[in-house]
Amino acid sequence: MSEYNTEQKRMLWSFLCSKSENSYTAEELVAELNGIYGEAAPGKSTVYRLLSRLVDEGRVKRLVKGHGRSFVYQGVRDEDCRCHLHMKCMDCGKLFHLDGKVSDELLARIRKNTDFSVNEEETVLFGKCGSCK
Amino acid sequence: MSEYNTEQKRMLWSFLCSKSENSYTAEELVAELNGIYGEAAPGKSTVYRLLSRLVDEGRVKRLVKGHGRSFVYQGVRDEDCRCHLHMKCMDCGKLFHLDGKVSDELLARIRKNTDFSVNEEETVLFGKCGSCK
DNA sequence: CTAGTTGCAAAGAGTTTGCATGGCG
DNA sequence: CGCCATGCAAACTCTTTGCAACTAG
Repeated sequence: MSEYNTEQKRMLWSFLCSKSENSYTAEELVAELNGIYGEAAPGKSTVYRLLSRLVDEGRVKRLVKGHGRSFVYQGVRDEDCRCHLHMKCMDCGKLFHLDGKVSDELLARIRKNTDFSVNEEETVLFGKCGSCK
Repeated sequence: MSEYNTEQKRMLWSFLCSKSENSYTAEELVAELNGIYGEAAPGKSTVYRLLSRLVDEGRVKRLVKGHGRSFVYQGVRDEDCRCHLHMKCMDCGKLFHLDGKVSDELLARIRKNTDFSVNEEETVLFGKCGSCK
């Protein structure tokens, strides 16, 4: 029932943590880990399996890549990140954090004007970041 | 260069318009059209081709299905819909329109507090609607 | 006529799964 | 030891493409 603490799990999580400002496809993660750990790196299916678990646990964000049919994954190191909105630049792909206070205000505004309750974890605002404009 | 006005195009668009409060997978659209028009209904690849065009033109929204690997498509009848935010209920799947004024205010708020500019067309807020709570 | 459009079936990309082997606790 | 995790390759799903036949203008 309880999970094992495998080498592969540690490798993936430590990579995602160390690069938490970037997002990667599953393939890219396999390649990156291979570059670092060589033989010992987790295989493709293991990466997919670990990723879905991390996504379920909220420790990784799974975002649609471009307008496309695949996903990119991004580590969410910080506990706090799970309760404020994020913005993803459609040009450079970076994920930005919306300040907690602003985020709260926006959500409050929506709550006040509709009967819809927005899920911060699932929602990502798309657009263009300052340096890409 | 200019587009032809084919029967298949009309069938698909008229269906999406008449059901603009619901979203459908490509397969579902094929099946629905088949139910209505039988033999004359567009085939799968045509539906995909027409959909991508409609999405590009902004007349249809392409949304990720659930947490999943496929898409659902939803007609956007109204011109106005292209310049305000939408909210999708993760339970019933319905798409809701955020009032234009509230939408503008939210976007203004973000603009004021960050250097990120949100794209209304691409962004969908996920959460739970009033009747699903 | 002739360029845009269609349908079919085959190819493709990305992800998931079955099963035997290996490793954590 | 027992159960969970891994790796491989095969299976799958959804979407895209090539190509010959077809149709709108």
